[in-house]
Amino acid sequence: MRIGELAKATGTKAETIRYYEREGILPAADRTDSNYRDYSGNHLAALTFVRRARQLGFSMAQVRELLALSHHDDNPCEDVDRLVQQQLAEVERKISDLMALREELGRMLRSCQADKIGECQIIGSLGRQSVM
Amino acid sequence: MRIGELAKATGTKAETIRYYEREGILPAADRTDSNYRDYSGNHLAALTFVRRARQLGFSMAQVRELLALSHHDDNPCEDVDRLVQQQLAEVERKISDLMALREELGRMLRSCQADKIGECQIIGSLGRQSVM
DNA sequence: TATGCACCTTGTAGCAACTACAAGGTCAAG
DNA sequence: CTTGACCTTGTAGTTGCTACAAGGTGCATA
Repeated sequence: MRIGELAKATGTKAETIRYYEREGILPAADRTDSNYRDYSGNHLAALTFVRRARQLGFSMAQVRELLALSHHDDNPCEDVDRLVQQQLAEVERKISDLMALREELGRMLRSCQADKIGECQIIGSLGRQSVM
Repeated sequence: MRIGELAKATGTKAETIRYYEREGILPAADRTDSNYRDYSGNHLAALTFVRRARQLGFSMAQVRELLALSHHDDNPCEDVDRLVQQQLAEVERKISDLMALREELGRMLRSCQADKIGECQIIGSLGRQSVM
């Protein structure tokens, strides 16, 4: 399997796959006689894992941890649980930040009844006069 | 007013202020005899505006637009409205993405009853494609 | 056989929005 | 006179890719 095929199969750009290899997130592929990367089913599984974790918002560092954990079948799940819980908490924090933002942006839009910038409540609420 | 004071007054790092100046987001400050930046009330107002907009999630490019708009008192508010609405839409999109993520992470946590990685549903589910 | 085209290789640089040094200058207090 | 907090410039690092550039390979077609 060449890099383009793997890319298509996983919805990842070839450049990203090479990047993962450079970063040690994915193991290096075998090479053909002409030096093309040659991937196996294991690589496909590994890349799928990585992409899935990234989609779920895990950082590269967390993905590394998850990968390391996934290679030790006998270890307890606790560490995986902890990572997922951490990520969940992070996501919840972001959601509540964004909901506050949504509130505020909505309030700004409703507040401005003017039609000239000079009286615009939005511009006003951003901080009043500037020198530029 | 020196850069450190302005930094404290606005909750911005001095380095960030210098960065804004380099980027043309803030006008250059006057200089003292010893070449220190010397800020006025106008600079304070401008920086407050910028920080507020950034906190609301506007990109640097959008902040530039907002600043430009804010300097033309006679222009209609429409363009400002459009930017705020754009930003609101963006925030809403992010919220719904994150809520989907929260769902999925929650599902992962609930799904895993195992205590060994070997049977861990979380690790398992990372290796599978999902239809979010 | 030649040629075109899609694919592959490496290496380097760019994106956003800062942040973190390093190496040195300035200034007030003790 | 020294200490320490502050300031200056310039450069490089952060995250997770993405976009070239310059060249090699593989295969179908003229």
